[in-house]
Amino acid sequence: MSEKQIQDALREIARGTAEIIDEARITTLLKAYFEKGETYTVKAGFDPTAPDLHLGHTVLLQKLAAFQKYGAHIQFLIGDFTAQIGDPTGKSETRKKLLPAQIEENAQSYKTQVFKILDPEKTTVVFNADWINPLGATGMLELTTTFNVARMLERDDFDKRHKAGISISISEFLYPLLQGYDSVHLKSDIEIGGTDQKFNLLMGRHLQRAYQVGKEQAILMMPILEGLDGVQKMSKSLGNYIAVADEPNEMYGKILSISDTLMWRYYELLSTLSLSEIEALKAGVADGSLHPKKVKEALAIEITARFHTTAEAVSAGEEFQRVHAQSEIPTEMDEYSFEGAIWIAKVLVDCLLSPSTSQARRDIKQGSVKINQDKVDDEQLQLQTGEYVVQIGKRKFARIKVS
RNA sequence: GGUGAGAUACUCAAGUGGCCAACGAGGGCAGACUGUAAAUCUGCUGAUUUUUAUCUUCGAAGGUUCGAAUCCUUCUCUCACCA
Repeated sequence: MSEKQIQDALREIARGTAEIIDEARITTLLKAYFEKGETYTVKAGFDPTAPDLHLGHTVLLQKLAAFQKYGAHIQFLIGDFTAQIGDPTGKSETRKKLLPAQIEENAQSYKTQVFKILDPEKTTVVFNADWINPLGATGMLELTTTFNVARMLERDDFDKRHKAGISISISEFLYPLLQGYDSVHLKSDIEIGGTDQKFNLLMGRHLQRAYQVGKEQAILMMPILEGLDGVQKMSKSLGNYIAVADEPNEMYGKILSISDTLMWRYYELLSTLSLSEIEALKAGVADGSLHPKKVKEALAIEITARFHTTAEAVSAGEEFQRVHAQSEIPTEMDEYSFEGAIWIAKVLVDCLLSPSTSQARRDIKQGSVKINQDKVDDEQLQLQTGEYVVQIGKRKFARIKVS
């Protein structure tokens, strides 16, 4: 009986993972849970500087939620100390220290988003500055004696940068050590992260051994979700992300704009459909019985509904159909008021549709600017009193009133 | 500490006194075609109502010159070799 439960739980936990290290230990933990009701801890770390969660994060969060169903207590770690190190690729700006108030604010923002997926009863939010700062110079020195440079350079991105002659700061060597030390302090049983985190995750095991914690964390790695471009990983800084907090219309639209190839990737990593159901969809598209756009719409509905409501997702779908398939204007858009006749380029900038007057002029020249659905030809056009809907391209709209 | 090489726009990368707001590629934006998919073709991609013009930009600050991304000086940073 319990044997089957363990197997089922393990299967759900393993679904979609890229790699699991020490699966035997996970089995042991599950066994202890089912037989004796013992809980265990699962750690996952997040960056406090970017509290905007996106779908890439939710791949991990959903996995954490799966663990919660089977006795896990989540250690939701906000890396406020390690964020100071960051990943400075040479000349990128030096990380500025976040103010405590700012960290607190970001943490709150995290919580409201995260608890859409995680069970707050089985989650503890922790900050690693709380135990790394007290380490002091002595503790830090001790930490560095547990590892050597040659092994540090085994890490793939260090290795590449080293060979390519790109500088690596000493502080960056500290990053994996500190992340690993988090696992020592928290005595984590399992840590999960993206495949790009493999080295850091393994460091947790290494350090738990070095500091004689009495256990070595199992590791579960999730594949990296590609962003909207389909090539690079989804990240806020690359701007290719779908945020958890995105409005229904925006979320729906972004999903529909991904390529057909990428759509299957999103299905595998984000959808709750079983793998065999996804295979069936693929087969349907391949033999022409299913239109790929229909399949993409279903995905957009599923994901939008997860972070909003089904009703909102459906109406986002209808709105999308209206605006894009029938080229009508959206029902809702930002509104602006102006006094007196005003130059069209100025309007575009003031409505935040365009970043600069120059760009606005170029857009007009190219014929991508429309007023009330009519193309604007005159670059010098002055808008007189009245109400208009202005747009650039197919996505940017604003309603304006000139009085 | 010494020697040598280098720092150009979002990224890579040409340019070594005027023809440079700076070749080219990628990326991005827009137009055509579509399913806001892919592929393809085209235009744009520092700012500014002086728009066949003006202003600011080539690591930073000075200097030479009628004129500098290009030459000189100092500084900052990166890489390689030597110690």
